[in-house]
Amino acid sequence: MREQSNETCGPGRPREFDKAEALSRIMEVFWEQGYEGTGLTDLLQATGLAKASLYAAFGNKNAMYEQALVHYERLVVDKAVQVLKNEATPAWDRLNNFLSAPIIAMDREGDRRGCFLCNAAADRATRDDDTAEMIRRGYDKLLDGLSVVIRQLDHDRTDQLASLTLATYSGLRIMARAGVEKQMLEQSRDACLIALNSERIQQANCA
Amino acid sequence: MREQSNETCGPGRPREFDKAEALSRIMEVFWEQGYEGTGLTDLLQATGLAKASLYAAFGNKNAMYEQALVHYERLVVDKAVQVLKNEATPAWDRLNNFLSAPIIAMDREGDRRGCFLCNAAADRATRDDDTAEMIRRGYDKLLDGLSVVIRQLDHDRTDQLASLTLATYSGLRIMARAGVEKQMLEQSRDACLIALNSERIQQANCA
DNA sequence: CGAATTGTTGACCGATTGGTCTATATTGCA
DNA sequence: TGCAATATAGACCAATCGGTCAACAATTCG
Repeated sequence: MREQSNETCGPGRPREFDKAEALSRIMEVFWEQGYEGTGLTDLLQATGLAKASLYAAFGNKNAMYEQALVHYERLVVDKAVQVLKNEATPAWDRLNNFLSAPIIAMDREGDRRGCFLCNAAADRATRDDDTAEMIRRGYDKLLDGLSVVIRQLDHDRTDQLASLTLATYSGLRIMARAGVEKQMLEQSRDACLIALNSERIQQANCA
Repeated sequence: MREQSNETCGPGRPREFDKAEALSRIMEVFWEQGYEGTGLTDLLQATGLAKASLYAAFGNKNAMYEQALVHYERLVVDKAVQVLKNEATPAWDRLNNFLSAPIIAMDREGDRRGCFLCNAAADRATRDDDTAEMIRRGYDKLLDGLSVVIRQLDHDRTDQLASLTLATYSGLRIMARAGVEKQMLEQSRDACLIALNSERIQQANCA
């Protein structure tokens, strides 16, 4: 019987690489290139591992992809939600930062990876139900984070505006991948921010 | 010298299939499955053609994809823009229809193909510059159509709100592909529609 | 020490990939 | 009718795909 995984160090030869770090490399490759666009070769090159080692540690390609997505959820999504909920920064700034991140990534850092969640929705969700569910879970987390901030703005219509912000964010990420003009992305962001502030502005105007 | 294309019927054996129809089939396959997710086998099955016929008519896989995207631009994008600009329908309804289409497609027709433009942005734009440019052109067309309608609403901030609507639309299409709950999509749409009406509502409230 | 267990390596696998080529069939035109 | 031009069908191709295997190395535990 040939079984794998030496998680907490029993007998047997210890793993020579850092599994979490390897998973990060795997995540980056899938994030950039998508599922079908990534070959085992890319994964081997990115991790520097031999094929059988990769398979022993993570299973087959589909399992690697799913683990990469979970890794993204923990590393990027959970982090974003935490930042969104952190009251050390004014609620308004948190929303501005959240919607500006896609623009900054593309413009200042030349990063056109976009959002792994959004990419996965486009390229893998319709082929694999597990993946689709993981994506929905990620979206739900973001939506939850956004709802918390927006509620802090003292907004009625919190849920509605959180959904709008999430859709806008997804749109920004996708359009950034196509290299759409910065100006257009900024306009989308600004309009969304204004919508998030509409009632307060309205109150001010009417007073 | 072996050259192809019998476009307007010169000498030689006539093509036995309808090229436009074949291109439609090709478009549908790429639309659903993406570039890397589609094999020549899928294309052959969808068109019913032999491999060499397909290559003679359209070139290699990349050329097929680009032509499929152009076909989409003409068939779907141009049509949408035309509908957006058609004043036979009230401007408000046109915007509502535009943002409701993704939801109706997913919910009522179980159609999770999303928008070919958005899918292409996620899965192909970063790999092929020509494709990226075609996608941007498609987005520009939609943006133009939206600007026209929104201007008819007598809006200042037309450009900004057109961008917001486009980003929201893209987000809806992408999230629909992951099978996100209908309710969330509707909330995004409604919030965007309210934003599109904000100043008029504001005027009404302040009057 | 010697099992038992696990990780690493590189060869190996059948299947499929995108793509070509040759032979044949069908047309227009001279 | 015969020639040039094009289309079709299917065999064929190297390369790559995802995945496995057997041999060997390194560790723990008795």
